[in-house]
Amino acid sequence: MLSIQTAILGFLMEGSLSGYDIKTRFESSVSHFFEASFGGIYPALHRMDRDGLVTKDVIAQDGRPNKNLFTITEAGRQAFHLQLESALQPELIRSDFLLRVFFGRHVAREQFIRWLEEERDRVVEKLLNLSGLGAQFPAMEPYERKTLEYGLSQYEAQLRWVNQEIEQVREGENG
Amino acid sequence: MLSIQTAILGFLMEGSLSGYDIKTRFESSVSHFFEASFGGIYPALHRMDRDGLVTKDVIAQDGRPNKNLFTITEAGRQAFHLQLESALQPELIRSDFLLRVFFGRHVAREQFIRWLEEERDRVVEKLLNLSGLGAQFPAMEPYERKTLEYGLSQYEAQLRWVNQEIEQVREGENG
DNA sequence: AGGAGCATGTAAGCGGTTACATGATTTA
DNA sequence: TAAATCATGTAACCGCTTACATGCTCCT
Repeated sequence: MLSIQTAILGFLMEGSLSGYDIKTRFESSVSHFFEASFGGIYPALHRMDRDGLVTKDVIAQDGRPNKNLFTITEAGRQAFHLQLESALQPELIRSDFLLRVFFGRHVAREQFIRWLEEERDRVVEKLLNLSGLGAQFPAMEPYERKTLEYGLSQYEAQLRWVNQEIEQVREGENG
Repeated sequence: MLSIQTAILGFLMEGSLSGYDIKTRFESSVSHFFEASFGGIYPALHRMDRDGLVTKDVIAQDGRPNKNLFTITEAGRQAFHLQLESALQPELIRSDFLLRVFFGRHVAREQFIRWLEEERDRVVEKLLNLSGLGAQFPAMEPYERKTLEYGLSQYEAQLRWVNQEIEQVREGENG
């Protein structure tokens, strides 16, 4: 499975970045299928520095902590390409929501409806975020846009499903 | 996030099961959104036994190892319901495939097509598995069927997306 | 004869996350 | 004045997975 390291190397292929910048990149592009926290990013960067995949430049700033600017090396580029040649791994999903739906008969209808509505709201929010991102950057890199469209189609299907379920369970209410 | 424990308790609500049975249940019902291995299941069952959420009966068998049959207790039922009252957590996704697509411009077109085709084959297989399961059990518990239909609609959207991409990249070949 | 199915279990490791610690600047 | 942004870092913990160990029976 591609790790946080591959993703970081990929971001650094476009130019030098700080750990903070990288976190922002994660959030505004791949977060709907690949998440990362500071606790994962900073140690990964230091490991990569130690291993010669990146170099670190300390930029002094006034009024805020020094910024560590990381730049990918030739060895880093090679490592990136090598990692992309590894075997494709199946995606990893763990859905709290679906497990609750699966065991739905064990809870009251009101509880079940609350789950559906909460999930619907979450999906709507993700959908707005993603489509907003698409509209905000008309010149988005084509491959990046492909993953965005993938996300949109997934969320749209989820929304259709959840709306249909809400309708169905509401009909059952008067029965 | 609901853990492997909640899922196991849920399965045991319907009747006593061995660790092996539970693994089979995972695979034939929730594996498209919640996976578990023996290394997770057995230790969880022993913890739950220690904590009084289940009881263990050893069934002697000839020609194969003893079977440990686990039965949920009243405390176990309470724990299950309590866990279902916890806050709904967002789903967890990590997609190796989409990260590769995202960085697609760094690989040759042939490599990219190989990824698309491999992903298409995987999705088709999952689709056949799930729809086969639906046909095989016409009397499937309604809530269980809901999660199956959710999975089908996700896979169908994925297949549409990947087929469209394959078509697009093939068109570009003669350009 | 070989593989799938039945059946259990543990140790080591992984790949992170969560929580904590710190603090100035800018925006609402 | 409160929250968000910028900026870094570590320690403890989690919840597993992977690999290993064992061995009979049934089906092909």
